[in-house]
Amino acid sequence: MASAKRIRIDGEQSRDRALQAAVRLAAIEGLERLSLSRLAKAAGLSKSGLFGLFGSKEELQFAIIDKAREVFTREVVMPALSAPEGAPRLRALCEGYLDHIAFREWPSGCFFASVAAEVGGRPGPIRDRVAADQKQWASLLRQSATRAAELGQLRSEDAPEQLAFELGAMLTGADITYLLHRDPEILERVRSALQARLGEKHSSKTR
Amino acid sequence: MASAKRIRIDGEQSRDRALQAAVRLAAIEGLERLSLSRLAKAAGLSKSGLFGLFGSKEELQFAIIDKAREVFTREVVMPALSAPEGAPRLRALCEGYLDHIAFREWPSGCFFASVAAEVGGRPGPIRDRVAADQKQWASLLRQSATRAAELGQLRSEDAPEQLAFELGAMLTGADITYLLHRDPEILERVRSALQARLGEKHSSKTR
DNA sequence: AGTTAGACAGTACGACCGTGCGTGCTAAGA
DNA sequence: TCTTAGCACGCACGGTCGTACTGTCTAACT
Repeated sequence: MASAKRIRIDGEQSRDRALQAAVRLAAIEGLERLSLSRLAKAAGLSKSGLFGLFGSKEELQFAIIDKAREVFTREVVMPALSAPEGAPRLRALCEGYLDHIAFREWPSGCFFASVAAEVGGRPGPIRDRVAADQKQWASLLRQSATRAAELGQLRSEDAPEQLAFELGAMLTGADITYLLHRDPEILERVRSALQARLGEKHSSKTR
Repeated sequence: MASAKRIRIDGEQSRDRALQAAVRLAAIEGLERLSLSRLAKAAGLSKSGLFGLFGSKEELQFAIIDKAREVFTREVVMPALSAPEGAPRLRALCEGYLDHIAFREWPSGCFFASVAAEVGGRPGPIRDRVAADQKQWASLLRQSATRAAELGQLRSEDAPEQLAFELGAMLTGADITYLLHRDPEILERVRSALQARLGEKHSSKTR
């Protein structure tokens, strides 16, 4: 009864390969603008074969969001967790985000910022999912800031929740603006802001 | 030779009425996702009649951007110009932006932020136009901040260009986030930041 | 080893897309 | 007043969209 569905490894591989391409395509074209035919071509599948792997376009979109979340966690969140908690970790999260959007193989910035702008005006289950993920990211920033405050690492005039909000909004805004202008000065200005708010960057041997 | 084109006032009216609806629709659906048939229905025109007014979809998109720019100038920029130059004007610009995105009749936040996220990943003439408009807005913020610095109205540790960038990015980021969550706390946090950076708000009798 | 169900391609469908054409209508310039 | 040209329409086109159906193949389980 509980045997949800039989799965075949070749299908799982195709699914993953398709999602890999889908996240890239969706970040450029948008979640809804992405078409099955184009994605099928990019993933080396037939349109109907691809469709069968997901069942419907909406399920494909959910899977894309999950995959994007997985990528974001791996590339931004996880590396920052090795930094000491408090200000260094908050800083590492922000720096990781900047590295993420500046990464040349990732041509349209932060997936979630783009998709948030796309579906923000249209209520529905997809927007809810994106909103929940965004909330979690904001919460991560807030927790780090709060810990930093407990450790006495913040400037006296900065309330941790306010600081976390300002940094988060600045990152999103910088992502959109960088998408438009591709001007490295934008990233530098964010780093200056981090410097002013969080102090000296701890040096990392691995870079 | 120079007689570009004869224009009829009824055509001009239809054009303007269509653009009014188009800016709203495009802010929700996106510039490219917007379809002629839906817009025609919203504007009370036939699809072919609407098409004839603009010549092509791309020309319609340019016209929409121009119209959105006109609306933004009227609703955000112009009111702020009546504030004294320097910090009060910079503040008025930011407050005007916040009022703009919180306006309930305007259901998807700042048109330019949405469209920037939409077309940012796809180079082309439309993206260039949007980028130029965004640059002008950023420049306006920067000029106001610079003037504020000359008048000695900024905190000593704030360089005017850096301050202008941070406020601009924060506004854009707040717009996207507010779009997603519709949480008034977001707007309040931006106002707190303005308070901290630009000091007391000058009271306005008209409100 | 035989059975079963997912993987995948091929094809077809109805809907909607942007665009072009032909045609009355009417406001503007002569 | 007569002419002209933009306005606005209905209609039809080729293309693309998401989805459904069918059949073949093969990996996974009994």
